[in-house]
Amino acid sequence: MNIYDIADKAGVSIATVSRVLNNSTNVSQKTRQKVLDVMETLGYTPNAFARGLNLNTMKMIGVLCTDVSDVFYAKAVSVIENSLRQHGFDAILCCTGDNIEDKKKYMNLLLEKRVDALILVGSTFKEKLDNSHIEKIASSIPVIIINGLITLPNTYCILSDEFQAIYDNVVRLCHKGYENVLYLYDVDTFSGSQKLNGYKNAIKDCGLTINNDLIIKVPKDLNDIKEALSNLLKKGIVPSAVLASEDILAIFAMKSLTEKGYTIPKDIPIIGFNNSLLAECSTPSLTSIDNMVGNLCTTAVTTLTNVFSGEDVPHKITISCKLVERDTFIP
Amino acid sequence: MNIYDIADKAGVSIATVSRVLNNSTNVSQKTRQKVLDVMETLGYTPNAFARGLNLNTMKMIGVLCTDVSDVFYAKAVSVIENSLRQHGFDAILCCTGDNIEDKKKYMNLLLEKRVDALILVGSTFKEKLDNSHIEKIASSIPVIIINGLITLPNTYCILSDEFQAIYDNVVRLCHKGYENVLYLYDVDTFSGSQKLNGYKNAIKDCGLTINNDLIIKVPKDLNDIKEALSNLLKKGIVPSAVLASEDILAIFAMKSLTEKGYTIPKDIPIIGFNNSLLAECSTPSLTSIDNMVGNLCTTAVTTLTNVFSGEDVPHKITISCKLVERDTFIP
DNA sequence: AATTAAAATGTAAGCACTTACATTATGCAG
DNA sequence: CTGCATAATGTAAGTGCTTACATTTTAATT
Repeated sequence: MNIYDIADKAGVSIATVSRVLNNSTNVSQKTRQKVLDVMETLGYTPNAFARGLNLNTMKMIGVLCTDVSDVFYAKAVSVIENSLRQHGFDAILCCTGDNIEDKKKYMNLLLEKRVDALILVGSTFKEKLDNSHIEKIASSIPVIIINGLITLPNTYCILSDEFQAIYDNVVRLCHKGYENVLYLYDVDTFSGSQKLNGYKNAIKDCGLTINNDLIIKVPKDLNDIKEALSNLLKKGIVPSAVLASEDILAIFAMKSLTEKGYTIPKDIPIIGFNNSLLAECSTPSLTSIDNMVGNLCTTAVTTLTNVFSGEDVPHKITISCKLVERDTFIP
Repeated sequence: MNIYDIADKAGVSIATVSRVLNNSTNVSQKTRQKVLDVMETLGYTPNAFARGLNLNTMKMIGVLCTDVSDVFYAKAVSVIENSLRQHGFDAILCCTGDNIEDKKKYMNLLLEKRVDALILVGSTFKEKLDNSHIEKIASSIPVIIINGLITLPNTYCILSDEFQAIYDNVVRLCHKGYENVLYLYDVDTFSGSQKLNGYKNAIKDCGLTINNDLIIKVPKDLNDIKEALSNLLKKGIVPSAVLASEDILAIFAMKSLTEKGYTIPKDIPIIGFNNSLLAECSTPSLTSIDNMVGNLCTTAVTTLTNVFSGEDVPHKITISCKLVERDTFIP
């Protein structure tokens, strides 16, 4: 069933039907109602492909992330999807995994589907690999990057100030006398390196020297973390505090340390990152740095709609994190 | 840029270009390469809307769930998206929230976008409201329902046997002497009622009587759960074990009970549901019933592709759950 | 070289809309 | 009752692709 059928039954031309469909003003109330009635009784649904072909948009946005089953991405995607919907857009979800070639491939696929824009959540790209490919994409549609930094035309970055957040908290710990702060992280994304730099700079600025044994890269796996901590302790190094780039790492570290006989936070305070549900669930509940995902993501969508409406939009917006105090560290 | 431009530069007709685009066999290797080269140098991307208009599909599937930021849905959506992609489909994500009217509205929106099918994850619909609307949708595209039950043409249900899982574990607890099993749940979805029935039937089959004080409906909120448990204890009722319809409820219950001075699992064993990351993270780690989301979701996608390829597909597939033993209950 | 089947390519008619432009209807002033 | 601006409607030309059918080319066979 198409616009012709409706036009027939309603005794009007297809142009009029189309006008009704598009809420055009130049239709008399009477015919509009007549057309709507016919649509209703015939159960007509306009064909989005034909509209897309004409209007060159189907109001869809590609949303790329590494893995939605991860709490952080899940939250981000949730907020993005909701905000987009409020603006009349649908979200095509695309979980790319870590592989860069896959990411490129999926971006191209989305481009072929003629999405109106791309939102990248937490790109793990290295600058060099990024630019050429993103540049090509950004030449046809706007690209919004959440927690990633790329400086190119038609590219907009929404960042949480993770560097500062880690920096501030490491400094705070140092000033309170916790000088052997263990830093746990798992990936070398842009965001990951920001945090790591925050840690390193803080240590330096506190007049301490960086101890590479206290910077541990581990996968998000309880056993791996146990082992890493065992090795550390075997070396005779006992961290005076733990800071992790993600809640899950902090929690697994806490479990491991508790097992080793340490009491959290009395012996070793711990701070996580992301302020996820995990932080609230753990025992003792985890003090965590909130990276304001919600804020980040709504800002991303607002930015996008502003770009669409031709407004002048800053190419980089930074949002502060904030510490959420729970039981594993009370400042 | 379109197919005509490519045809021009390559010195062939648009039909040939189209054939190259569709990997049609009837093109000589020489011209195919020539066309591909032109596409490459001109940076041509075929227009998905035009293809959609012709082929009446854009290979997109609507995926509806209540809220992706919830760990269970996040996992489900993740697996679904991945499986779909492996079969060449994109997923349009749609988080509906709890409201039924919203769900209907969003389904219609997806239908207007001409998705090839709908996958509903954990519908919260009541039968009566469901049928008429779903029936209309299923009359034009297949509808796959994960953990929901609807018997209609062109509708396929993939269920985890939650009834049995709860039943078995309650029976097991009873046989071990834990006769006052507290059951915590939060929503009255289909899945929710299955579990509740499992609990009730098990109690009855163990020759006990159902104590309504031991069936508590609470939101996923630590304070609410604390309060609910306080009230229970005030009545002088101490549960001998706790079973929850979701890990998070179990964990919050554990926190509350620990606070009240009970030791888990020595005094009160606890079993969660979903076997989410939360279960692994809690202290003590939570024994949880795994509802096999991954399995459920890949089966859903396989079912869908089978439907597309015209195979005869069962309208209901049930998958067993399994208990994952951790520290809060060792059978 | 003529014949012919198969392979390669081209032509043109959809697919279901939007919209610029043309035409007709309406209502109001003179 | 005519004239005319304005509102309402219609006509037709895109939008970029697919594909049935027609035509041409190729190569194998006689």
